[in-house]
Amino acid sequence: MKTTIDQVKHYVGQEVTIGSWLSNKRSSGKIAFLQLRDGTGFIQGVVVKAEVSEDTFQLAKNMTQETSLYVTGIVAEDSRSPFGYELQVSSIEVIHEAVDFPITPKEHGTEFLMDNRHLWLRSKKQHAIMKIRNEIIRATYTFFNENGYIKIDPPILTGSAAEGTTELFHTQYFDEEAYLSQSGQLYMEAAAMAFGKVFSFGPTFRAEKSKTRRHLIEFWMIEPEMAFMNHEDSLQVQENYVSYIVDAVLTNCSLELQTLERDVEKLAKIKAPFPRISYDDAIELLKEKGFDDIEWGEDFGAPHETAIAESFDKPVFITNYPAEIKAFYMKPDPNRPEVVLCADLIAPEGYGEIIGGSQRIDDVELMKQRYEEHALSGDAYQWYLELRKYGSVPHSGFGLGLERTVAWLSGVEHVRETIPFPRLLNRLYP
RNA sequence: UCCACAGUAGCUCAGCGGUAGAGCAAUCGGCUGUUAACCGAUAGGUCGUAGGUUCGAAUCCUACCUGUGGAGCCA
Repeated sequence: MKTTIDQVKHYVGQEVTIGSWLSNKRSSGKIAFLQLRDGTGFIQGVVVKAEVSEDTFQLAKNMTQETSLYVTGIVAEDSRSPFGYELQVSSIEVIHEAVDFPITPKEHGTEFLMDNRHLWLRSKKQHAIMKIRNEIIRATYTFFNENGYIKIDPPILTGSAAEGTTELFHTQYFDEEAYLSQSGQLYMEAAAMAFGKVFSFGPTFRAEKSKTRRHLIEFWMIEPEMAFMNHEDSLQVQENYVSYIVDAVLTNCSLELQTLERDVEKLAKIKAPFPRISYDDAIELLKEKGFDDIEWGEDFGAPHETAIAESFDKPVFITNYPAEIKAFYMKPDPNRPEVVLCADLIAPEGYGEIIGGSQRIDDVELMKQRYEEHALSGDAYQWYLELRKYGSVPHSGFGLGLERTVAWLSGVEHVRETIPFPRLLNRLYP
C-alpha cells in the first residue's frame, strides 16, 4: 500500500510503501535508523540486519543525506521513535542518490542557508513556517469569503505610483515606462465601488533600501476595501480578521508551533477587541516612558512602536495620525482636520506594524485639493478622481503584510524565513 | 544611504607577529534502540581581494569587495 507519512497512523501493523527523502541516519553494526521525510511529515525507519537481506542493510548503512527512496515496511507505534510511529523496514528502493548535500545536521550561517534556500526549505523548521503561512492564507480566504467579500485582483504592472514617496521598480511596457505595484489599494477602491466589499491578495514590490528583519523587497499583502464603512467599522473588521487567523493557526498548526517552540500562551490572548490609542496619547505615553526624541507631528520609529506595543499584550491600534505624515487619500477627522481617520496595527513582541488602514477621502473637491498639494499629475490619476465623481460613498480599507504576520505567529526573528524565496536588498538568488 | 561587526577546510569556528587547527560533513573500519548518536583512522587550505609595514603577516595598517545586525522608510 502506497501512502504518506501523515497517513501512517491508519496503517499500524500493515505494510506500506512511502516515497521519501533521507533527512538523516544513524547506524550501528546490526541496526540502522533512517530519518525519513516526505513533505507531509517525518518518520523513522528501522532497519535490523537480521531481518533484511545483506544488500538492503548495506544500502541503508551507506545511504547519503537527501537520497530519495521508496521504503517499504510495517508501521508500528513506538515511544522510542522521535515521531511516535516508526517503520520496520523490509526493503528499500533508491530512486536517486544525493551526493554531498550541503546542509548538514549542524549549525549554519545565514548567508550559507540563504544561498541554499532551495534546499533549506526541506528542513523541519522551514517546513513548519511554510505550513503556518499556508494556514494564514487559507484562513484569509475563508474569513473574507464567509463575510461577503469578493476577491479582486489589482494589476501588478501599473502606469503610476500609488504613493509618490516610496521607490518603485521601473520596467518597460513596450514604449512607455511602467512600475511594479507597491499597493493595489487605489484599484481596490474602484472595485469596492463596483462590488461593495472586496479583498485582494497578491505580491507587492518596494525598491526601498531597507535592511531590517521586518523588510522584504517583494512581499505579499492582503488589502480589503469596504464601501459604506467608516473608520471604526474598518477597525472592527481588522480585529476580527486578525483574531480569526490567530485562532486558525492555533487550532490547525499546533504541531508546527511546537516545532518552532512558539509560546502559544501569548497567542491565545489575541482575541478581539484590540486596544486603541490615539497618536496624541501615544506621544504622551512615549514621553512618560522617557523618550525625548519625538515631538507631535513626527512619525514613530521602530523603537517607539515597540515601546508602545510593550504596554499591551494584544496588538494595538494607533489611531488618528497627523495628516502631514500620512498618505494623501486619507480622510481628515471632521472635528480635527489636522489628523486623519487612520490606524496602524502594531503586533506584540516587537514584530512591528502588520496593518495600515484608513477611511478614504470621498469628497471630490477635497481630493482635487490633495492632488494639487501632492503635485499628482491629472492624467495618471484621473480615474481615481472619478470614483469620487460618480456616486461617491464613505469607504475604508486596510492592508495586512503577510510575512510580518507569519513571523509574529511563528515567532521567527526575521521575515526572510517566512517567504519561500525572499527577495532582499542584496539577494535575488535563488 | 548611514552606523557597528565579521570574512581561515564543503559547513560552524579557534588561532591574533614565528611551520595552518578542531568539531561536523565526505571516505574507510567498529558498535543491536540511535535521538544534531558514539569510537578509531584517512583525506581536505592562494587564511575575502589588492597594496603596505616587518627578517618574518591569517595575525598590524590602508583601500576595496562580500555578508550580518541595526537606523531611516514602510506592510
